This record gives sequence, C-alpha cells and structure tokens, in this order.
Amino acid sequence: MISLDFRDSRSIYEQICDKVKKLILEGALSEGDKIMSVRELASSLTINPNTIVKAYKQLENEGYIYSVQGKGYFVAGRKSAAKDADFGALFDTARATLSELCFLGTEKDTVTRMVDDIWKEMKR
Amino acid sequence: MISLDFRDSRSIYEQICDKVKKLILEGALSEGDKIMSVRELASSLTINPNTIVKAYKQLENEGYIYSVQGKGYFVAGRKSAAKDADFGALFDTARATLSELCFLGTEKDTVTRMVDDIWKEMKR
Amino acid sequence: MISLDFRDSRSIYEQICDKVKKLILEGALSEGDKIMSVRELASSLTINPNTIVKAYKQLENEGYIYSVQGKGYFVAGRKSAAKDADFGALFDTARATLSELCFLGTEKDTVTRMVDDIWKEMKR
Amino acid sequence: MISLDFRDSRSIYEQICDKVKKLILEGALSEGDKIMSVRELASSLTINPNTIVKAYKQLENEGYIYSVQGKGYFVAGRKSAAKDADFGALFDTARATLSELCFLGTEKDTVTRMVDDIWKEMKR
DNA sequence: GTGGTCTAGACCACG
DNA sequence: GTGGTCTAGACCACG
Repeated sequence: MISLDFRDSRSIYEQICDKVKKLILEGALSEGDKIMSVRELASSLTINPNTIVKAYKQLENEGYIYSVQGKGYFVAGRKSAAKDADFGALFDTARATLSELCFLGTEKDTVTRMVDDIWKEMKR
Repeated sequence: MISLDFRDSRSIYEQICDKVKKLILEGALSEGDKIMSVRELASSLTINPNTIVKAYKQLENEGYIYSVQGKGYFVAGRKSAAKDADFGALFDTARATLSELCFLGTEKDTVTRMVDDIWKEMKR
Repeated sequence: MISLDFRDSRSIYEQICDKVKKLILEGALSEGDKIMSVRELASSLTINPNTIVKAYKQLENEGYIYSVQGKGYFVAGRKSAAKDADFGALFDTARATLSELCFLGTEKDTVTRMVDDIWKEMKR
Repeated sequence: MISLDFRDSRSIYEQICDKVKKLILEGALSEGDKIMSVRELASSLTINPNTIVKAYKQLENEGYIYSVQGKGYFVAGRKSAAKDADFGALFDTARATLSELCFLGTEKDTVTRMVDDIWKEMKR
C-alpha cells in the first residue's frame, strides 16, 4: 500500500515515484504485475489523477514500468530499468551520501553491513 | 574554487551548498577556515548575493559552518555537523540509492570498493 | 507470423497495421495473396476481432489491401498503394528523421548504405 | 515562429515538440539560445501553458533543451541530444519510411539527393 | 518574470 | 474501465 507524508518536503509525485519504485526493488511487485490504475490510486490517496500520471510517466521514463493502452501500467524487468538508468548520477548520489556519513563519524562496519544486507536480500 | 552548472536541474543555492559541503568533506576546507564572503562569492559567480546567503544559512543549519558577526563564515568541526545531522534521512537515501544500484545489476564488489575508498580517503 | 509487443507504446491496431505492411514491403506477401482472416488473426493473437477490423480498414484506406465480400482480404499491388499514398507526409517523415540522425552525428555513409540496401533488396 | 495546424492528427504538444526541434536542427536556434518562455508561447498560440510545459519536458528528456530555474529554457548542444537519443528507434523509423517510399516506386536518386542535401546543409 | 507542482474536471482513443 | 490529452487556473520557489 502507498501512503503520503504531507510533512515530507518532497513533492507528492516524487513520493509516489519512490514508493512504487521501492515496492519493485523489494520484490513486492514483480515483472509483469499490474500496478494500481491511475484513477484507483488517485482516489485512494484523495489526490488529483494528473499527479499520479506524472509519477507514473516518470517511472516509465526510468524504465521501471510501462503502460498498455486501455489496460493499465505494468512492472517492467530489471533489464528495462538498467537500460534507461543514469548510473553516473546514481553513483554520484551514493558517493556524496556515503562521504557525508563517513565525515559525520559513521563506522565503516555499519555501512558495510548495510551493503551486505541489501545484496543478500536482493538475491532472493 | 566553485563553479556553477546552469544545466544542472538543481537550484543555484543548492549547487553552492553541495559544492561547499564537498570541499569540507574532502578536507579542502578545514575546521576554523574562513570561507569566501557572501559578496566575494556572489561577484565571482555574478549572481545575486541573496542566493549565497540562502546557501550559507542552509549550511549553518546543518552545522557545517558558523557565522561571526562582522567577520564572515567559518568552517565548523565534525562534531558540530554530527550534532545537527539527520542520520535517519541520510541512511534512507543511502539505502534507497544502493538498493537501486543493486537491483540494476551493479556488482557488490564495485560498491564495497567505493566504500573502502571513501573511508580510506577520509582518514587522512 | 504476427506477434504483438504489449510494451510497445503504439496501439495494438497500429502494430498490426505496421506488421502486415512490413510483410508486404518485404515481399513475404505478394499481390493477390489472401491474408489471414479477421477471425483467424484475432483468435491467434487472443484479441478482439474489432481491433483487427480496424487495422485492416486502415490498410485498405492506404491501398495496401482490398476486401472481397465473403472471401476475405487480399494484397493489392504497388500501383494501388502508390495511388492512395500521401507522399508529402512520407517525405516529411523521412526528411525529419534523417535530419535528426545527421544532427546527432550519424555518418552520411551509414545512411547511404542503408538506402543502398533497401533499394537492392526491394528489386528482387 | 511557431504555428499550429489543427487539421494535423498529431497532438498539440507533439506538434510543438517537432517545430522546436526543427528550428534546432535547421540551426535557427543555436546552443545556449533562450527559447520562448512557457507563458509567452502559450499566449501567442492561445493554448494552455501546461501543454507547452509538456512539450518542453519532452524535449528536455530528449536532451534538446534544458531549463534554468527562474530563467527559462535554453538550447542544449548536439552532444547532449546525442547522449539521450534512441538511435535504434530513429533508424527503425528511417528504415520503415524509406522502405515504404521504395516500394511505392520512388527513385533511389530522389532519396540520395535528399540525403546529400541534408548532410550538406547541416555542415554549415 | 520564470519554471514547477497541483487541483478539478472534460473529452478522447482503445479495446 | 483504462490511459492520454488538454483546459483553466491557483500557488509556490527561485532569483
């Protein structure tokens, strides 16, 4: 299920993007699965359908989902997402965030354990 | 030195924030160093001084710099930044970015090496 | 044989149009050949027969096929297609696409070779 | 100048996309040039600003233009467009269109001359 | 003044 | 019923 945090400074469509992407990354949504329709999600969150459209189009541009005329949106595969991904930007973000954590005194072990967890979980 | 990329989708004050923070994380600016004055930086980048003020206020809120009335802005220490840091948000960003890299097929070794590099560099 | 790509952003009837036209251009279907009946193709693709009808009507308008009451649809000749073709629109599309390829750095030789290939293949 | 053709079956935002792209391909707009603001173009065409936004965002995704917060949209360079281009799709379109022209009886010389013209013009 | 986000709601094509 | 397009208009951040 998807919920919004109105205290979050990010825009609504960004939050929806991240939530749906998270469900895909976690494997809660698998390749070929249909995701909630634009209207369904809009009414369930009581926001405007156009805002959902914007989030879904963003995810479509990133290769995470695709639309089928008159049917709905479906989860695309890893290959599709990898093809459209901007690895440069992702690594920049990763490096900046990890550098900041390091500077602020985070132990390397803490981060290494997080990395281990992520790669272990994903292989399931 | 700081330069701007007008094609960057981030706002100017955000870019300045990130650039100054990066100089601090890299050790190019050390605790107690005076950073460029608002006027200096504004004229060197030919942008509005208010934009610099906004960036510096942001970094001050994050504990990375502090102002001395009539003297300018100075680099604060790690403890100051660590006290004001939102570790929850930083770890969320790190986890989300690394999860995405993992999903997209990045080898764990690549990331582990990046972590090693960052922690090694920083200890200097 | 005709297959559909549900990830294709084009509508189903457009995909069918393009696939059948391609078979004709390639010579896999020749003048006078009977093409698959609406019912046959609909059940083989498990889609609504009306969608096939729409595609066939479109190809009929373009002069690529013609229907014989109670017999089915047949491939028309080049003259028929040439008579109904909108050369202006085709040249506009060709010019726009080639201009974009040129702008993006494609070598002229690459395109000239493609043109050679197409005209050589077609003369068979 | 940009004008709309309401008889054109393409959507308004697509027409705007193509018109602006054409100006860039022709060299009427060069790298770094500011293009008409969203509001300016919307009022000059008497259409809704959101429709312009949609067209501009599409061109931004294709790397042809970029936005600067509070300043407007500017023409990006060839490299930017080439980086984001889907050459596979462009060549597919080119091949399909040229194959159709060939089938319909167009002389190879006519096409070769068009190719020559495009590559000659662009080098200016 | 500029682009960015969002609402409210209409009408369309597709199947 | 689904997504796609478009209008009309509001309010925001940025500089």
